[in-house]
Amino acid sequence: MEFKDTKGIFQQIADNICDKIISGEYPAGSKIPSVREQAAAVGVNQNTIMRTYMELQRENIINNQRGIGFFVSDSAQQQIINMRKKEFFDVQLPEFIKQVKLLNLTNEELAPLFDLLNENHENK
Amino acid sequence: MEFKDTKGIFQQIADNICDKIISGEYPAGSKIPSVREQAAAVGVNQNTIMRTYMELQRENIINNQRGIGFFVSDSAQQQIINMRKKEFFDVQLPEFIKQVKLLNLTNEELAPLFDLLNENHENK
DNA sequence: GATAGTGTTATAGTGAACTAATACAGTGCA
DNA sequence: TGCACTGTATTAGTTCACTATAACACTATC
Repeated sequence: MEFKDTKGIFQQIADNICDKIISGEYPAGSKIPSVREQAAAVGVNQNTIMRTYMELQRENIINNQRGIGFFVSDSAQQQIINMRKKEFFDVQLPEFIKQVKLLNLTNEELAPLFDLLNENHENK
Repeated sequence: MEFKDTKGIFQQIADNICDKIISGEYPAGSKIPSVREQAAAVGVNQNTIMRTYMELQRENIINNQRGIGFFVSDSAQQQIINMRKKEFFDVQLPEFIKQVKLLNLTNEELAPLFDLLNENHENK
């Protein structure tokens, strides 16, 4: 797995796992890879995975049983979507709007955005 | 000056200086604060400021004269705007679109965005 | 009970970013 | 020339994220 240097590695791994939970690759109640397995898979240290899992556990996205493994919580999907929505409205959207204003972008330049929104409109 | 931990300190200081250049606080040709002055002002080490200034120099935003100081380049404003536009279209816009799709947001939730775009439309 | 999987914890080490302190060198001006 | 301001460079130290390695404890299965 490749990492950006804008975020901690453990955080990027957490995001990656959350993606898989949302997509259905890791359904609610299923067991996720063990600490050792995951560490080998993404090529980092066990302690780093442990930190990732601890964090996800703190957020009620996974839960664990000592000696058995970590499991996806029932509320995981909803939990992740809520967190990401909060992040989106608190941070990303304001930041995005600020940038559009600051850069004084034309509607022509923002065409991809219009396309997205129109598409959105048609489907709802 | 307060720093987030999502970016290097030197980078955040550079962004801050760029903001001042864009806003006109530091006009083209003017002298920006000396390394020592700036270090004291934002409360970091001289070496960190030096790194910031070196980076800005590499990007042709400022230029220096040994023993005299660092000065804002003639092309600085345009340079900064170009860099930020590139960043916006290469990273921020795609990321934003991805998030809107992923979170399956309704048009109601995206109201602030519509407002912005309509406003944009009226003025151009 | 033995074994092989799991989580859990601890210690030491590395690398990078930033700090602290200091010294050296160029420029301008009295 | 001397002084006060600049940039420039060096060395040592701190902190933090991550690594390397190892040991210990729990659970399931045979």
